[in-house]
Amino acid sequence: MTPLAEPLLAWFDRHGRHDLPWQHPRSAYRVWLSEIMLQQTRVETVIDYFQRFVTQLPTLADLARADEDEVLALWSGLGYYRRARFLHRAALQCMREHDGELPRDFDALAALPGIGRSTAGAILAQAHGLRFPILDGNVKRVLTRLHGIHGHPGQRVVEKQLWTLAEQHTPHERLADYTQAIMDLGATLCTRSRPRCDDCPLQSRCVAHAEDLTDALPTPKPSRAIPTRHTLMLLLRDHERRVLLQRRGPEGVWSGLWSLPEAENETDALQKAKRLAEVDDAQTLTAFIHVFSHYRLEIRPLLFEAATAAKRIADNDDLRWCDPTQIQTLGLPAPVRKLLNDTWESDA
DNA sequence: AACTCGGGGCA
DNA sequence: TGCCCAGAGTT
Repeated sequence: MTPLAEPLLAWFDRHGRHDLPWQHPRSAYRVWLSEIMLQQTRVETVIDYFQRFVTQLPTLADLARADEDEVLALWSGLGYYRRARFLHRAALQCMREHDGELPRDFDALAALPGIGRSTAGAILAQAHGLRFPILDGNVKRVLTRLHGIHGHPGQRVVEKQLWTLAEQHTPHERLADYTQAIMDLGATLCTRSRPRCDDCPLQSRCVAHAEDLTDALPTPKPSRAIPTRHTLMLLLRDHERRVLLQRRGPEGVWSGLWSLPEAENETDALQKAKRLAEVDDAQTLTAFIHVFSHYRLEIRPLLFEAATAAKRIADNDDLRWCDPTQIQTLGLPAPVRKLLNDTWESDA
């Protein structure tokens, strides 16, 4: 018995889940089916689907005989339908290559479609009491907190470390119960938000609890690359070095702030500029990127010199010719303010 | 070893 | 809408 397994199993005997449908009877077929259904899917969602499935197809041979359509119908609403096709194909493969049974050999089991390292371990431990570790979302959460491991568990180095720890904690007895116990701990106490540390049998050993890191661990998945949008900003300047500012609408980013008129492309830009002032062609300034929380904005400024001081349109609530002093008193987006400051500096 | 796939459920 | 959930397969 490992130092982790002892208190964990004692807790499991009193507070673990002992009435899940795939635990009675805990046959290899039923454990396999439950493990596949539980990939990326919550227990509460799976229970009804599991009952219906095993009622309809009670054995591996029944599954293998069924049409793929029938299997998919039983899966309907559960999502991630590739799992159902893998399940069916694996059953056929077991009939052909493994005498109609799920293999007890780890490599043969993990070679079946839809069964990876963790699922193979879960099946062998729960159905046959063999000593193999598992590493699902629950175990990752428990172990990152218990050992205070930073970094997203999806990262290779982190995951490798977690597998090593999972293997070290796995006891040599009561494998089925231990495997269920560590998942139950993650599912009922060591939850992502508001973990019930006061009831946890591992609290005294837990790094995250001692260092108040339970909210920070496991490290969340890094938000994926944000998209880049593009815009042209019209910098219209008259002979007195004033710049035309436009108030932004009530919707979207920078709502209500004073900014520069914008355009989607060169044609659009020239058209808009000519409506606003007497201009000729534009001078392209250096493009730059402004980063928001949810996207990057590439800003390409176009400088238009007004041919005369004459204005096509008068100042109003939403358009205003401003000199550098006035601009300091208005609310401008940071990148626009910087653009204007840089432009004046380089010209001065 | 990094990337893609995948759908329901919930904040 | 973004993120999480008893991960696996592909390149």
